[in-house]
Amino acid sequence: MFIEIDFNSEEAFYIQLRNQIIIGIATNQFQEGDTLPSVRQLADSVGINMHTVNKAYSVLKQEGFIRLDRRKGAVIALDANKLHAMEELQENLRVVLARAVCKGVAEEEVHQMVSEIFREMS
Amino acid sequence: MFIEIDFNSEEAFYIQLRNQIIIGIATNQFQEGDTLPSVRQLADSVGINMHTVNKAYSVLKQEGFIRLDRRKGAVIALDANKLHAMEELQENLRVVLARAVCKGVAEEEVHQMVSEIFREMS
DNA sequence: TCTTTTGTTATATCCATAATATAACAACTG
DNA sequence: CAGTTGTTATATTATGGATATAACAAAAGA
Repeated sequence: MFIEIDFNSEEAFYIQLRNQIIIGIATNQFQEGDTLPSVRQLADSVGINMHTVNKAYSVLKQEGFIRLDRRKGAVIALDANKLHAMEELQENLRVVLARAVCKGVAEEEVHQMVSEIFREMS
Repeated sequence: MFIEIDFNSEEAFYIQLRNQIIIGIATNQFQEGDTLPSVRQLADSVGINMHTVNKAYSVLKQEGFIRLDRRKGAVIALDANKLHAMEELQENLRVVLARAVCKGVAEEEVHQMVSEIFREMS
């Protein structure tokens, strides 16, 4: 899987890493039990500091996407708290969809886009 | 329309204001041509600084949701750049849906939630 | 065993951003 | 004229993002 940093983005580096890894899990490029690169290794390969990668991993652990093993490192391990995920999804969608609606995006267009994204991820 | 600040939220005050106003527009609580409270007035009523409200308004203008009129103040005025809105929507959905998918949320559940949010907003 | 790599923790610094506090000015309102 | 408006400027404080070293215990490989 290719992970890279957009140094011109306004998004924090550790957020970019987190999002890319989450998308990697959703697209099955990372699977349950797979190990992520070591913090030093990933930091080196994308050109940022070790602690920034460490922060991304810490957030991913705190949010229930990986497990930090003393011997194996960062291991993909989902604690699927679906109730919590649904609440988070709803709050996120409320803002994201409101923005789109204001700009004239229709409901059918959103449904189509959702379907397309699921197609990409399956 | 009720605007309020969650002082315990991790979200920046000006982002909270921005999102609530956008949701207000999407739900027709604010309509094209309506004026928002003056920066001093809104700052006073929600208990934050004038400049924080000013920043929220500046962002809303920059993102094409309001127009800043010398005499009327902040006026709801949408420049509906739909192409841009669709691109932004897609990028946002990619991350938001990936998070949900990892936690076991199914495509139908997303479609249902989208429909429900559109029902709330119409 | 020795060496290397690993995760982890602890400081420290630098910079940008968020939020606040005054202040001032031009323009509009009553 | 007095009050309110948007706007701009400056300054301060606090927080968060990113980096730089450094150190240590545990695991892995030779």
